[in-house]
Amino acid sequence: MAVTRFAPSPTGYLHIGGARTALFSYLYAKRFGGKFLLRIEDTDRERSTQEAVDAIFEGMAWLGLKSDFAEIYQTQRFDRYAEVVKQMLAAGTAYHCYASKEELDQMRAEQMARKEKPRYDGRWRPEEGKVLPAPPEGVRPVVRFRNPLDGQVVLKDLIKGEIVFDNKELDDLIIARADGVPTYNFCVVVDDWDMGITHVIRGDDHVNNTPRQINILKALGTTPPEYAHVSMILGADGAKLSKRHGALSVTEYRAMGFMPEALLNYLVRLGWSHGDQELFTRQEMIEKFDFDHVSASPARFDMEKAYWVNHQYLKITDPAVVATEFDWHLRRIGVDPANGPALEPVIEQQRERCRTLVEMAEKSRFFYADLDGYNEKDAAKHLTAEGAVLLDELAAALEALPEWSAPALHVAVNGFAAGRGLGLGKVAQPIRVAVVGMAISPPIDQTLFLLGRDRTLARLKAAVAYVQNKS
RNA sequence: GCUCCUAUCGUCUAGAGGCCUAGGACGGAGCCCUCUCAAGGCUUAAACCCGGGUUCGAAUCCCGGUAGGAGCGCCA
Repeated sequence: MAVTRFAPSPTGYLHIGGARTALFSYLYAKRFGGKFLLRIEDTDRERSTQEAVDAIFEGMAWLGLKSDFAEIYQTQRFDRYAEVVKQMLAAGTAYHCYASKEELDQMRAEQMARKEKPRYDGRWRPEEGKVLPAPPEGVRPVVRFRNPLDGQVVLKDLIKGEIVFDNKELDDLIIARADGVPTYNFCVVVDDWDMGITHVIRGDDHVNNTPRQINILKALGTTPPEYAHVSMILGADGAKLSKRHGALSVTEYRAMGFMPEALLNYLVRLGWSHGDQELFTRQEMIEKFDFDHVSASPARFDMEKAYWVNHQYLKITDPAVVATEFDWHLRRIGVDPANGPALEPVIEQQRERCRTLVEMAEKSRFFYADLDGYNEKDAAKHLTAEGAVLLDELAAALEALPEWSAPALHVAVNGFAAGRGLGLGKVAQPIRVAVVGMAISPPIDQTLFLLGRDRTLARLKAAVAYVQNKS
């Protein structure tokens, strides 16, 4: 039984690296029939916002990464943290420190000047036979963890392997601020302990925190969980992901036209592999995910590959499922999905030529809204005098069609071209420009069928008029 | 500065000492197919960071460089 958690701090949107960490946590829990929970680390009241909380929920919901429990907020657990601090103080595994911020800043500056690693020097740490200074008047102390002085902490990381830290390198970190608010490293430990987290899966920027957390857990008399530190995701240029690279928040990927499952698939393959397999259903991800095949090195986000994966999903996903997102995108560009053909058949026709839903929405706009003029180049090439003659005759032929179906249109248009000794392209291209506005669309029979008789005929006639007016 | 991490085609990766003449995928190039755009099919270029060991044998193990990254808060 595995219990994992995703524990973001609500200081911004759900970014792509966080989403991958959440995914790995989710998959690992599900793989062993365990539980996955979402915990909001909002102890920093200054920087935490409700908007960020909402953005995280929105991103998680869109990706379908559901928590098995109600979300937990650290700010609601202050009583519990205070209780544990009290216990530790009583047990002597924590102590009060009266050093001021200025004092500490100065200490660190001096250490840096001496080219030492800046760390707390233990001036208020009680030791056998040591005489502590008298607590200064009116100063509220912080609480520090009494980290062991000697020995080592051995972290057996599921991804990075064994990492050994000397306790000498670790200082006595603050677990409760002067105002009594507990700090991150402490809350995490208490929470993971209380919630029975068996596997802590998080970004590798936390590796250096881990030995301290393990020491606290040991001081509390409990066994530390397993740890898996996931490397970060880099931008295409190898630098840290930033606004410059375009996409950070999961929501932005939705806006770019990604299917949630596709983004998940791209993300799971970024740093993890299962032989040569590229595409995984969610069920396969759950069944196959393991830390043995998670790479310890950082990976770059490759937009091209992400688009490819998305395209594969558009092609294989049930159109009814795609329709939900497609609908969202059409509305987003001001197109009313009700004012035209059903979405599913349009998706079936468009999906092999669209890598994103944005592209699909734009290329399908003509089905639902009036033409906004013709593409200049395409019109110049295909809406010529000869083209107009063809379109005029064709309109008459189509008007007489007893049945408006793709096969009937296929026979009609092909027959029309053959009857004039023309290749299909000679006829299809002018039709395209006339009804689509440009020379790109699904096969002409399907295009006309989906567009419908009335719109088709009206647009063919409008194109003829356009040519006549031009001359 | 100190501690820790990382290193295979441009990118994501396979690789657990001989199966490696280093495989797959994206992207690139070329060809085929074709009513447009695509999709599809075939072909192709492209990598083990460097130097030492260990071993009969190293992309794989060890050490040292180099290069990237993370951390060193009364932030998370």
